[in-house]
Amino acid sequence: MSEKPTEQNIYDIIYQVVRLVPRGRVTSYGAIAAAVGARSGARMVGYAMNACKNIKPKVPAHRVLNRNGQLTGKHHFSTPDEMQRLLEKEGITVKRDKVMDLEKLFWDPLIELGI
DNA sequence: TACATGACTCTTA
DNA sequence: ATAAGAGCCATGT
Repeated sequence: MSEKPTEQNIYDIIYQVVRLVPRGRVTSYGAIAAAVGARSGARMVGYAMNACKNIKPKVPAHRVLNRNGQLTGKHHFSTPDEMQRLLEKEGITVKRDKVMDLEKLFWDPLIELGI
């Protein structure tokens, strides 16, 4: 009863934004944090991703990278290669745990969603 | 209640 | 370019 019906959990909000990321695009933790109001900060986004493995429907956490376009969270997947594999599968080039053409593939919810 | 941890980001040297 | 410190907030013990 301590929850408010108008307010959802911070994780739930983050998951919704991440699910909005189109296939073949990527975004950053900070962008997600800003989309949800930047109240929690980029750290909470990554923290939420860690818990997303238990959430359904599945959250495309592999499309969420750090500010540098680096696959910082690849170690948290089933296998360290899973994240890169998923990205390449969507047409994204990954080199040395880094996404190429980040500026071209970057998907900013603040802009795309018109926030 | 307080402390420690973390899939971040920024600034400074 | 690399390294280190600080800021930030939610979660778990």
